[in-house]
Amino acid sequence: MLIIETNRERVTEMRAKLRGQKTSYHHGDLRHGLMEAAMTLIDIRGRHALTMREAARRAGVSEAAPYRHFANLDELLGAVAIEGYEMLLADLEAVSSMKALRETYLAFAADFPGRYELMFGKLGDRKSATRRKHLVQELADMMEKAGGLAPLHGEASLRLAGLAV
Amino acid sequence: MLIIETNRERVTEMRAKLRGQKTSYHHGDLRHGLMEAAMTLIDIRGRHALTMREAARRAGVSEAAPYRHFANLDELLGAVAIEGYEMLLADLEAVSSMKALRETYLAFAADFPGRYELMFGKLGDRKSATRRKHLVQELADMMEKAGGLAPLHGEASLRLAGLAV
DNA sequence: CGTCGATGTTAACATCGATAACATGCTAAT
DNA sequence: ATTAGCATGTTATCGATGTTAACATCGACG
Repeated sequence: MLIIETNRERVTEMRAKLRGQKTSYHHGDLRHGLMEAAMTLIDIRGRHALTMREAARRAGVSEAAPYRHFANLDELLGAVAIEGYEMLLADLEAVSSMKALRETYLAFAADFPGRYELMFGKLGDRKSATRRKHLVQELADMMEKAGGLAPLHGEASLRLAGLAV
Repeated sequence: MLIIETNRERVTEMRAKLRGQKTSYHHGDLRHGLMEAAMTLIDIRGRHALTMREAARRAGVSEAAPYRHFANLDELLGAVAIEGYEMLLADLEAVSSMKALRETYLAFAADFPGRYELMFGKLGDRKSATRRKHLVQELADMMEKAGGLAPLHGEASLRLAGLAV
């Protein structure tokens, strides 16, 4: 009995060591871990590359663990989208001229295409919807002096789709 | 032997009858059948609702049959996107005033959100890429006198995402 | 009439989202 | 300090999907 318990512990340790992770049963801050993994995947390999299971693997937990923090994939996507708006708003707050606003906006879309696509695509997650609309409103207000959000978004969107003319 | 053959035929007939399909082994024009099924799915239940298997079921063939006509799902999506551009261009050719152009464009996006999303989203299919760019160029030319494609696309895109301000 | 290529079918594999049942360990009341 | 309970992880499982391979059928062309 004791021996079995001990072996179980050692197996856990070994497996954790092989993955270069810490040895504790609990992750510590899995929600953040998952979001970082999700953002990395989206930024590097695109939105379609984000799967719940891959995010879990990258965070070093079992493939079902994420469901303790996000009800489903849509909710994770929603959280990443929110994070994206905050990043973009922060970028924009650092500049002021109309030209700089436009350039910063387009640069964000070009640098984080997957995230941008996510932010402005249809999103299943109802939980983040109101927060999202609020952030977009902030964005629209900020871009008022740069010709408005819609034209700029159209430009960014066409570029990302490889359809800019 | 003969009996077995005969039974096999009768089973095929019965199953076909149950599905209200014709009895022939070959479909006739599966490529079109698949595209119609795909468009229906995309228009009614959104882009994510289109799966190769569901399109096959709706076309009344086995779930692997589509691969005789489309190398993969991306290629089917690409074909639907092309069809969408042609529809939109046809709509736009029927009007001429700047106001009507804008309204027709936005109405198309509102009426066929899934298809619109598909047309202007990132598409994996390389085969349709050049054709696609060409059609978008036509579109852009046509919208030149209505303020340009990008602003209008931005507006349509934000509306579809439920983010219009 | 026979064969060959286009088109369908069945069966299989790997992966995914999601859930249920079970395990572990932090925390707070005693 | 002990321990009960809740938050968080794990394993096992289900049904669906994309895709491929191997086999079947049919129509067109010699």
